[in-house]
Amino acid sequence: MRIGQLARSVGVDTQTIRFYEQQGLLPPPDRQENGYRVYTEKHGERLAFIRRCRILDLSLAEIHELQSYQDNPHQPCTAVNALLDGRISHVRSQITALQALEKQLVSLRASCNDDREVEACGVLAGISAGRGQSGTLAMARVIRPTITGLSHSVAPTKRPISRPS
Amino acid sequence: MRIGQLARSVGVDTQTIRFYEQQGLLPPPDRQENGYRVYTEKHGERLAFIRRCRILDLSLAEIHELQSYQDNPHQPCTAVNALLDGRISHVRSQITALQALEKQLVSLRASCNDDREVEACGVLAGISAGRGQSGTLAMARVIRPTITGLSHSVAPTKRPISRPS
DNA sequence: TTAAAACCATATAGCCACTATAAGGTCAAT
DNA sequence: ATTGACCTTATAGTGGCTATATGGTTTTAA
Repeated sequence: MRIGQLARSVGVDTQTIRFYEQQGLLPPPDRQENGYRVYTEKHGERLAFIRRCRILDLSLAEIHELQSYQDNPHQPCTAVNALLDGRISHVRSQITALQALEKQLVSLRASCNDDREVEACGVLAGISAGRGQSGTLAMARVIRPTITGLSHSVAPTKRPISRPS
Repeated sequence: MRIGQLARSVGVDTQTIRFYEQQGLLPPPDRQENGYRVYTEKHGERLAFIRRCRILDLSLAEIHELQSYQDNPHQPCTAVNALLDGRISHVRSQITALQALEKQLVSLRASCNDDREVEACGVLAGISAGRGQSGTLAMARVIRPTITGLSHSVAPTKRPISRPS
């Protein structure tokens, strides 16, 4: 199996496969005489595992950790569960933070309609005065590049503002 | 006012101020004979505005856009409101995605307790089998670097996995 | 048979909003 | 005269890819 075939079978880009190899997540395969990579089914399984982890939004470091457990299967799986617990609580606090942010944005938006000039815009006035930003504060924009080929994922918004080169 | 004083008064790092200047968000201030930057109150207000926008999780590009409206105040503020509406709907879809992810993670976690060896771990087995990943899929980890000095923000988790240098 | 199309290889830069480090110049106080 | 606090610029790093450049190889079609 060459790289393109593997890529199609799992649904990733060939670049991504080479990237995983470089990051130590996928073992370097044998090469043909011309230098082409040759993959086995083991590689396919490993790659599919990585992808499923990414769908669960595990970081490459966390996936690396899980792989090290898989490679030493005779130990208690406490750490695996702890890793997952960590992600769960992280996700929960993200949700909380985003809900707080949504509230702020909605209340800010409510301070203006579209029938004004910028000069009198309630939204801009609200930001300038720092209204509604007391105490709890938000963070959190989803930046993680869209996992390619997933239907319901939310792409990182890229609006047409020209950056200064 | 020199850069350190401005930085302390607004609660950012001096590097960040220079970065905003470089990005065209903060106008280049005058310099002393020795090359030191000298800031006015206008700069302070501009910087505070930027920070409040960041707390609302607007991107630098979006802040740039808002500034351009501020600089031309005699136009309808429709675009300002549209920008905010866009952020709100984006935040909402993030929340939805994260809730779906949480559900997946929790159900995966429920498939194992801590009294097993890795070999028999329900979590790892679940990932390997791809259970619970049919159809809707998640994305979304909050990567956006923590806005410095905010209490309730969620820092990007950095667990002690050593990367291959 | 040759030329295009499709595949493979490496290396490098870009995304975002900073943060960290290096290597140095300036200024006040001891 | 030296320490320390401040300022300057330039460069690299973060994460998980994606895009581009440049070139070699193989397969297919004319």
